Amino acid sequence: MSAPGQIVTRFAPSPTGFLHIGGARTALFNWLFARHTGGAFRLRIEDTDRQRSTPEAIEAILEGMAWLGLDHDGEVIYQFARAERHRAVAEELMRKGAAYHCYASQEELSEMRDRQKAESKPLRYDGRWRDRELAGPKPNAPPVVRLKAPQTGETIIDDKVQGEVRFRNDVLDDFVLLRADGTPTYMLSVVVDDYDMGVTHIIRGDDHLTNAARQRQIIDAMGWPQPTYAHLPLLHGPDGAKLSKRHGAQGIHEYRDLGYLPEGMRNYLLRLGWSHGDDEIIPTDRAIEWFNLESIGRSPARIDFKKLDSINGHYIRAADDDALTQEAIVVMQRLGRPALTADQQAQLRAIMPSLKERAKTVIEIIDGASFISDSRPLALDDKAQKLLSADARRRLGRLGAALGGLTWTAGDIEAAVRAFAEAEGAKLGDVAQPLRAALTGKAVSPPVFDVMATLGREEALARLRDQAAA
RNA sequence: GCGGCCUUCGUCUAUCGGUUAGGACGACAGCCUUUCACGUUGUAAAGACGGGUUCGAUUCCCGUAGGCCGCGCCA
Repeated sequence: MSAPGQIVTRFAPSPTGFLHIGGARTALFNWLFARHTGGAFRLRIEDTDRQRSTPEAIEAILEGMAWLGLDHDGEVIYQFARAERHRAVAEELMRKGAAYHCYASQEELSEMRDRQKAESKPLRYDGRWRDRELAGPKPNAPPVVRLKAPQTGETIIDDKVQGEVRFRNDVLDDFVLLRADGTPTYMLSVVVDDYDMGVTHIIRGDDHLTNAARQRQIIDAMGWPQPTYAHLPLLHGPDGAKLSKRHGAQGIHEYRDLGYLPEGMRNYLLRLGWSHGDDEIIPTDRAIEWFNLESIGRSPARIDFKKLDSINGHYIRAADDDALTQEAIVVMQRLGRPALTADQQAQLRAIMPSLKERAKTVIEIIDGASFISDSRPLALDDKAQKLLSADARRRLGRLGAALGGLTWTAGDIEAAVRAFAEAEGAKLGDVAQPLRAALTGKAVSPPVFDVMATLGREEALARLRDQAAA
């Protein structure tokens, strides 16, 4: 799986929902670091919370990763399946005298916390069962296993992003390793799995920074090597508050439905917290070449959809026409839009070059292509209505006649329309805008001559006649 | 409450003691143009506050304020 000396990173989501945008960025950074170093990027599903974990969530996470193009190495590890191993480590810790049984009840513990809060003391387990002899008779209930954490000195995390972070051991406590029902807690499972998977670099959100200290204590107790940590600042919504439903898209799947491309998402997510001088457009191969832990920023970043649009637009314009056509069709399906006929799909493909030039998202492509599937007689929006004055309609009537027997290509149509405008003593725009309105029902569209060529002679002329006056 | 982290234009960021504090998105104003978009030119826009250290601080240190994270037999 992983060669000696090889760098191993991992992404370890818990399957309690879809792949969150913040999680996606974490996954991206892990993936980039592994690809940059020629190491392995592993995926572990932290499904030890049996109540909240669902197969649907696992599926959503896998799908999200696949869409983003973040391929993982090796098999997916399911944490719950490894509970036996985690338990064995807890028992080993017991044997080493580095962990102990604690019989304190939930009520007892919450009373303890209330008291500590009232006394302005740190909220921590007070170690009442740390020395069993002093603890008195054991209650008749099954105990939890707690780590016998150091009580003096400090636990230091040398973080690649945050620098050296020190925690006084007297503010950390003897946290639970094994629950009363014998199942391992997250804190234990993570450490054991990371060790067993050979993870060398732990890149994750900085909400785990204090956990890192606790995890280090387990690692030290086991005598295992410390991984390298890099705790990423969290992502916030556009208003600076924690990302929530009212900010719109949280799940990565929503971004696909919003018309963003994986390349665009990767580029944008990368720039949220990582920089390379003044570079903004950083294709994935470049990102792999350049990525490092040193250039990760330390402050939290907000999601800015305008910037995302801008970057995505860059990748839309650069995208392959066939691929974009396919993606547009897929997104239309996902959105429940009526399916395009084979002819319409061909038309979509035909006009894609001018469509993608003016779109920032696949949604804008779809909207721009709506003239293809609109059926006669076209509904006119307000601006189109305004363009089609009585004069303009009469002019369209004359134009229709002038377009009689010509080869139906955008170039020839344009030449004919220009000649017509000149003959009318009108500016091109005075002819083209009403024409656009007649053909698309809107004042904004891809270039009219492309639209006409795409529509075909018969349909284009018919739409023109619909709006023309004698 | 206790602990930790963070703080440069509205937003994302560059700067690794000496710069007219740079770029990008967005905004605004032009140009280009059959509309829109692209492209292009220009304008406005920032070092939270207070102390130090230093010949010199956005940069190093301390404090204050604000924001965020953690403090579960959740992960």
